[in-house]
Amino acid sequence: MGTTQLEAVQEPKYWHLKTVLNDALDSEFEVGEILPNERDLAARFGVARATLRQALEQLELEGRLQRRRGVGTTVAPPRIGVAVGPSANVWPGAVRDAWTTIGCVEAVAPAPIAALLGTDPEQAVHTVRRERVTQGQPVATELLYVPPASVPGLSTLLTPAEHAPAVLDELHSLELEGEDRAVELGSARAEDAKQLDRLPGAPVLVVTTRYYAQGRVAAASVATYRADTCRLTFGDSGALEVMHEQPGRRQAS
Amino acid sequence: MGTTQLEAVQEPKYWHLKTVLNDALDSEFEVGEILPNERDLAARFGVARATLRQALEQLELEGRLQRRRGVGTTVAPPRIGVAVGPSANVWPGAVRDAWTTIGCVEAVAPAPIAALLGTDPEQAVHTVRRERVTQGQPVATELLYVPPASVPGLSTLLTPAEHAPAVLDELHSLELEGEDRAVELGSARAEDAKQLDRLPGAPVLVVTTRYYAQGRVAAASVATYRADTCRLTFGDSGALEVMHEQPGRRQAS
DNA sequence: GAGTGGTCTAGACCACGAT
DNA sequence: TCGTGGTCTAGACCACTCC
Repeated sequence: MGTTQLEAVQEPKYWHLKTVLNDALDSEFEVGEILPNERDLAARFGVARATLRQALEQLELEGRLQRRRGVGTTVAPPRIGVAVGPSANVWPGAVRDAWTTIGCVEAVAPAPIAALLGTDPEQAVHTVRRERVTQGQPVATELLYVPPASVPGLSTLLTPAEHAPAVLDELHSLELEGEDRAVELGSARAEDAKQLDRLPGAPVLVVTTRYYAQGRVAAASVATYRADTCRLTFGDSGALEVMHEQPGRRQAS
Repeated sequence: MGTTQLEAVQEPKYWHLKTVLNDALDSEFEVGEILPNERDLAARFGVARATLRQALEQLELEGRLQRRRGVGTTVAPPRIGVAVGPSANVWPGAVRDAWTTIGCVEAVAPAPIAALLGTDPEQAVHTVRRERVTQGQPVATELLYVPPASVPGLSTLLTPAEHAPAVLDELHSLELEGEDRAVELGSARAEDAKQLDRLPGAPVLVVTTRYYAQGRVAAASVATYRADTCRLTFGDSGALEVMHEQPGRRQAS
């Protein structure tokens, strides 16, 4: 008797810890505020550091926290709503597009991409790399695959700088008949992680899009969004972007 | 000289391990096949069990593996494509719907839901719980929130069994004007986890939908999909569902 | 150089499923 | 009862950022 805290904890420690921290974030911290370091927190809650980290990892996954090596753990702002589609069928790279073109190479696509395009796996395709920046920070990277058959008028003499714009321009001359999309969870490859300012393996939302023209798949893109900071929106009436402010969240000074 | 394997491993062990295992899964295992247990695998690769587990966790996140306590680790089948929308604007619960209704209660909705609906946070709303089963296994659970104002003709005398069908019926009498969707990463609450046959905290894709009628939000739903086994598809021309078979994957006997 | 989060180890015990 | 994955510990060292 007198043992106030026994209560047969079927619940794992890290899970309980997570809810405690989550509540504390709502009531005692402001967005951008920096938390005590992991060793202190672990000591304060009387658990091993690994256990505390399990709770922090979950909270980061849910977009509540942001951790950076050498810096610390901060309270994350609400997730950014990024419009993915279908905001009118429009070719990638059209004006008023949210993306920035980085470059383009002609290379053999990975096997799954060839299957997506319905092309020969040995066939070289134009591969445009793009980046999406919202509110000052990179939220997604994309690889857009365009088979040569979709851009028949493309000049064969192009400098690297001219390559990407020329491919997109040619693509825009086709009539876009429709698009297809799929969203799934993935983990960032080393290359994407670097571009997104995350560690390799960070959770990402992978959006695969197929663009149809002339009765076939004219292009396909694989876009990789930061899962911790982004909420993908698909809207008839895209008002969902401004919602989701949570009660009790204040902005740090 | 002779040191074939030094090469300054900036790469974390678990990351390297993950790629090795991933390749092995492609070449040496069949879907459904059971892997050696974690202790054996760790010993075989000369790492601590925790390190091995880090690699396995990532592979599970990517849908390559399936782990079950008391059973073992098996090679996962390719992700299931589940159509989310917009496959014609249609009310939830309409015929030929992929969902099964489980029950309905009238309760005060959580604050973020009230914000989504634009209703008073204290206002009780009809809350329909549904479940989505594909290919024999549960892939999603949903809570559908319907404010009383959207179902004015609803009878006040309903048995629990009549409640959900009545709410959906009333809803269908409205003209659906549009819908809004958002997808983000989350972790399964204890309740959802149980229904999805996962552990609490398992990664899930949360799909938030708002249904518009009479110029306002007439209903909202929060659907929770298993992120490990599902690929959400959004299609004009929903052919993407049958794709994505990966090379080198065979079916276990 | 000091302080942070990231990786890794070698153990222990627990909860669950199958037998 | 046994074997599995899940949780937890108490350390150690590394990579990075900032001062």
